[in-house]
Amino acid sequence: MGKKPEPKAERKPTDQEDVRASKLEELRKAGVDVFPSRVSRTHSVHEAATLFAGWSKEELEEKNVRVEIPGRILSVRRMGRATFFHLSDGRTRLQAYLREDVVGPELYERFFLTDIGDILSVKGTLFKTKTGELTVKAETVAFLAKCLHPLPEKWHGLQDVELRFRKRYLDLIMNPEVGEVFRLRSALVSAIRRFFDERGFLEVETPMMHPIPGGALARPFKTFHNALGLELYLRIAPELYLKRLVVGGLERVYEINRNFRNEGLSSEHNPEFTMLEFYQAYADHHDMMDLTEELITRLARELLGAEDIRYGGEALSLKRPWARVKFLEAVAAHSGLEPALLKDPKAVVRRAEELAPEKKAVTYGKALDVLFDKFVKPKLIQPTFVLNHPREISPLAKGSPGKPEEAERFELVMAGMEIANAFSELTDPREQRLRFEQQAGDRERGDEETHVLDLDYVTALEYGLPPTGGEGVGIDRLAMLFADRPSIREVILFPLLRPKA
RNA sequence: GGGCCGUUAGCUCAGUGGUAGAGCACCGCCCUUUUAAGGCGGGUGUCGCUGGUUCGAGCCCAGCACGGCUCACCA
Repeated sequence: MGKKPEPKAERKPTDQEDVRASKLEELRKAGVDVFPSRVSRTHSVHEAATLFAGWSKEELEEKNVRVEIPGRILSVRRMGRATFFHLSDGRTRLQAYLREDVVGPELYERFFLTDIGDILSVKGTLFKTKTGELTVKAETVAFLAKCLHPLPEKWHGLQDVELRFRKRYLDLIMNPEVGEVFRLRSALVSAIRRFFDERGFLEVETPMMHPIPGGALARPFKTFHNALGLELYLRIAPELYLKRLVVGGLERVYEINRNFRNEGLSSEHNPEFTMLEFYQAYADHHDMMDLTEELITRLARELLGAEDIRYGGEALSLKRPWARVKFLEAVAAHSGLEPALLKDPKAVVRRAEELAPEKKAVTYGKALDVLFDKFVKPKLIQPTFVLNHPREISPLAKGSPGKPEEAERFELVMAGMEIANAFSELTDPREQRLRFEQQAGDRERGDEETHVLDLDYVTALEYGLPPTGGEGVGIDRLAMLFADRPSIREVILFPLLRPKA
């Protein structure tokens, strides 16, 4: 049922597009280079607006500040022989003032061959209007680019969610807060890199195309390499490659890049998403918890200047230490199941099937996970480490000493979302092989989401993986938290959409 | 995949079975410190698509497409 992309029939221009095209033609006939390649400027709109915002009317007059500023026209107010308009660099607006007696009748008339959306450069001096608004008094204006389509409405901006994602550039032009979200996301990633670089972690890049998809429980995307005749999978996690590097002596590594999971979409899921994974030799999951607290509190201090995060009207306090609850105890507290019953695999599976028959939680561990997702996770608003998941659903994690059914693992939950997942890595190659084989058994029983036996990885373990703590952090979700956005698509520039028919 | 809601002008949206609407944008005219500038004049449309009911459908019905929210899967 695959759909082939078909060339779209070109849409007939609207009246407004015709008007713009003919203005462009007129400018060309007049010998104006509407799309020049070189441009000089003294400030961006944002720079000028922030630099001179505090200057008084008198100071500006006295200092005679000359500027040359490029920007996109967002509004025009013509009053006969004088015109005000606003220029934007997508972040900030700056007013410009054009007078016929200053620029001359020819250029003044030519200005009206511009449209809202065109990119212009304004050269002149700064002043403040009667109402105190910083404004460039233009001596000349130069065309930098023509906008051949009308922009969305100036007051409401672009609201249509589908259009906002498909034409993200329009979203950015019309809705400055969108740019702020992505500036924040970029700052977040930079700060994460600084954090790990400072601690002696090496940033690495491991394959995105895997012969065996591993390191997570998820359905992969398939692809094919022609020359090798090789079926490959887009990676669902970098985990197994990163741990091979630790075997090789790169004791601290991290990677920030895309994972691909062939699953449905939701406000918390995009099929390609960005994951931070890091591994530290001679550390365990307790060290990972400390590092995680440190990382996220520092990010909040640096990016938000705060000890808490406001998300969806709730205050998430980052005051350390964060709550730590045991997985089983959390399930017991919220699921309404007697603690005694929780130890009984049959009772748990029965309960999970009653509550979520569609999940097919046939094993003890999976059933517990169902109960956790349904009853516990949504209630964990404050940052909470959930500890010691069932070993059965943690095939890459070390077992807890003396507790055969638990793993040395934690998930960090904030605002009801899983933000991070970490464990003391399983380092015993024989044990790892057994866990893989057990997964293969589940697979034969019809469970699609199992780890595939990766013999090459087991071989790597056989050379000796030192005790290692490892963790994955969902960058998109972290960005949602920091930018206070309710949907993952608000923090991904181009979220996956069905191609337009 | 299920449920709910939506799709009308470039954009944001009204629209009650009987001539297709508003604001912004656009076009013409006036206006030299305006700022959602203002004043006068102009509607620019395949009402998502295909059928049906009806004398008559943007409106009622069916199917389809696309989107949003939500549930399910997943991190």
